[in-house]
Amino acid sequence: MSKKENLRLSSILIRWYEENKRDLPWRDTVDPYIIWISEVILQQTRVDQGLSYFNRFIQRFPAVRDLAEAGEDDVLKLWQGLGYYSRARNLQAAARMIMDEFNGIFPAGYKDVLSLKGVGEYTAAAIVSFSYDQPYAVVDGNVYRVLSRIFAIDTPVDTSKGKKLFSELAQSLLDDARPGLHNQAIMEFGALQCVPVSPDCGNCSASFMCMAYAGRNVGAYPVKEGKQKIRDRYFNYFDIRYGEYMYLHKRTGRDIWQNLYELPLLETEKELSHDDLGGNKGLGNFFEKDKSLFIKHVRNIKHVLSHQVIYASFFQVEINEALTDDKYLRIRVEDAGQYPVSRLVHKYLDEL
DNA sequence: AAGCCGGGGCG
DNA sequence: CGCCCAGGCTT
Repeated sequence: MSKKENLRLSSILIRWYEENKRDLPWRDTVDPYIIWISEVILQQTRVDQGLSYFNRFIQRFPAVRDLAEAGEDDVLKLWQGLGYYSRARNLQAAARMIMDEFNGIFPAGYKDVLSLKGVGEYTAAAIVSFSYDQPYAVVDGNVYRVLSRIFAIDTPVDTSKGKKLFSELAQSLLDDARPGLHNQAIMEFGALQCVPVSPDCGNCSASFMCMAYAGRNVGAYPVKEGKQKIRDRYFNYFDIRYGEYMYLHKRTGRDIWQNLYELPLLETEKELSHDDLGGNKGLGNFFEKDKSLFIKHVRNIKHVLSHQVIYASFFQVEINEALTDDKYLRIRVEDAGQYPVSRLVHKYLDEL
């Protein structure tokens, strides 16, 4: 493709963008901090889902220093329900990097931005192109979809070969005179016009040059290779009540929901049978054997993640002397809402 | 290169 | 129920 042809595609996308773009708060600024927050929130997340989180986040942490100086629980609490919580933890780690290594000034060089924790090639390109109009092409899910269709590329996007191919293609198509606008345009075009399922190609200003449309197989793109395996897990949560108190536990280790809180948990290989509930396989993990306890099964919740299905059972247990194990945090029941928790635990707490 | 990390919306 | 989404980190 000639440079002239490349610019033709870019100008078509930009023209479409100027007529169809949504009015979004992070488009009113070139402040790299604001752009950064919005981009991280939007990783693997739809605008509709992330918008209210963005507004609350910026209100609570208007500048890098506010985020760097906050407690992690506060940051996670604001992130609660959005998923992929490493984004929130990395966001704060990066804010502290900016304070310590960049004198509190958001870096402007692509390499420096890329060095920030939680910032990969996509996000770095987005930040420097939107904030400083530097010529780095973004490659996200939208770009894969738009380019694979227009050029009918059947190289799987989820391979290193595909990533390389698409990032080189995207870079060659970039309008160096207005990279920020170009990047916004191609992503918005993917989000609104060149949508994943049943795009309205009859009403598309780029369909005349779309090779997938010409081949009548737009739905076949983008090609993806892998589908991930899904694991079943069985979580037994114990809502242990001691008067006006209940207990929480902070998740650590390399697993889901790192640094979020939850009820005391017993994970089992299979569904916990009624017979095993009181014994060593069940409550014996929390209390002395043969202790007589009042246990009530409250509810079951099936919680689906992208890579796991969690079958959760919730039990309430009344005790009359405090738990001694200090890995459990004793809190007032009424304060439970102050702690960052997963959607699953929130579903339970919310309906008490 | 492959696996892991959330949650919601859609047909 | 399966698929997708303004990806990045770890191994």
